[in-house]
Amino acid sequence: MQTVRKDIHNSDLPVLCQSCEARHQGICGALRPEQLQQLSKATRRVHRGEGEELIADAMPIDSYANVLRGVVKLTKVLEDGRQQVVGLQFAPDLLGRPFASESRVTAEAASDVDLCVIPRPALESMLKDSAPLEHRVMMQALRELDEARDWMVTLGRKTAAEKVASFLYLIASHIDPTEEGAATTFDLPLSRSDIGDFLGLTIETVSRQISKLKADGVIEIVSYRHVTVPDLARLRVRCG
Amino acid sequence: MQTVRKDIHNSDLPVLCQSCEARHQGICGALRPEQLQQLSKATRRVHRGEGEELIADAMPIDSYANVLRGVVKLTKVLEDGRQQVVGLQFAPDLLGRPFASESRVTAEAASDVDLCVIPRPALESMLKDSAPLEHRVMMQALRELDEARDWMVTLGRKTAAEKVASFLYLIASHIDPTEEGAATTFDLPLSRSDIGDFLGLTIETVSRQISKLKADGVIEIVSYRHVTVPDLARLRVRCG
DNA sequence: CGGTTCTTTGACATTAGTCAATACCAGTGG
DNA sequence: CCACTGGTATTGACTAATGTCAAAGAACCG
Repeated sequence: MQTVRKDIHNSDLPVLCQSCEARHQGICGALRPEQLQQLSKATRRVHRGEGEELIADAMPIDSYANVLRGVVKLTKVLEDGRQQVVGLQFAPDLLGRPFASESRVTAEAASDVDLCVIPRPALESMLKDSAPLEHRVMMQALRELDEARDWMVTLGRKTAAEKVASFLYLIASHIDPTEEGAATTFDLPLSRSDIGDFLGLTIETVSRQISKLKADGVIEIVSYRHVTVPDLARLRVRCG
Repeated sequence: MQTVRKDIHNSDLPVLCQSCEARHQGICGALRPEQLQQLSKATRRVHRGEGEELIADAMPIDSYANVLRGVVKLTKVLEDGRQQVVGLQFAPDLLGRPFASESRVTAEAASDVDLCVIPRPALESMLKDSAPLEHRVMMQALRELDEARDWMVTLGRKTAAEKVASFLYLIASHIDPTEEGAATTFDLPLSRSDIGDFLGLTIETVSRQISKLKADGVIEIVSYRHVTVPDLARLRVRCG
């Protein structure tokens, strides 16, 4: 099947899908050209600015979306307003909880994002017909579960210093998946406040730990949002 | 399909499966009788005592298992020995990470457990043939993901008192899913040390918070492992 | 019973949070 | 181009929460 797909000429594919990342590593990679054609009739690309809410907690889900560019943060809040970021999604992740009547998280654009919005009935009917598609969705769910459990260790057992190092390492390896030891430079997709909500820390503690990493030469702060890591391995050992 | 299954006489089913919880709410409920017959040829029931390791972290997975009775805890450890419980599994959950070459957690019997062990090839070949089975596995993965994210809020943003109340509430609602407000009594499946590892707290802090809940009349400690909750709603409000 | 393990409790140390002041950067309009 | 302004981030002083170490008390198991 893989070879069949490879041999198909791009012109069989919807124009918008031809250069789309979701078609390769995302869920659309599980679809045959005619299925993609069909699905693409229902989808539309949209842009959302930083801070825009994409999915509200406890609201009916009326659409899913492929993340094409940017970072989406998933958060939960306690009644008194305490907030926790429970996940980050990057291209080409599928956004939206499959097979649930309502969302259990709030999804918000952490940076400017491009999405390919898929109406709920369109995706769900295709899921019923396509076992490979459902398989990809499951593989993403399992990967997210692995990531959530990794993060539980960070939240439950690491010190503030280790938490901040772990966060920077996570972002660095997502943005720029080069080999260990190499220098990397990147923009943080989250404000200090979001980082705190991700790590279960206050903004002040995050700031202090970043300053400490800077003082120790592990990172360089080009500007608030722009960081350089001269040696990823040195950051790695700070992760606990 | 559901009605078809209901009409089948129990004698069509493997003897061991007839009274098995996994056949109803667990993954086996997705199988037709002849599939269940076939699968049951490869499975075997085993008992494991409290504290026994069921799956080792970073080891090849050679089998899956349905939890039939008891509680399994999933843990991860940092190099220096700090430990975090990242999940609990109850009957009729499927134990084992599907589609991964190695486990990413350690699974250990938190109490005495009964398992129905399924060799890896047996389950994976059946997963390939049965979309309904894969669907059930996905639904479990999604549920575990929801639970993991709920727990991230507890780990990241709740106080020690709220964490302990949340843990007791979690156990109470799993063991005895009666309505709110009712009295419940149950055995804790975890030691204080495990509870600490689940909540990201030390054993002493767990103990102090339990003592405090007892002093406030929210819970009664019959013995170390045996707890009575006179009013679940009063416990609920302590969860933050 | 008597030993072993687990749990509780207390005194103290450490970490992270809170509150408050200052510094920084980014955008706006003079 | 520069000064102003609002939001964001950093830093400092102090407080509160949780962890650490140590000892005593309960439960469990022959």
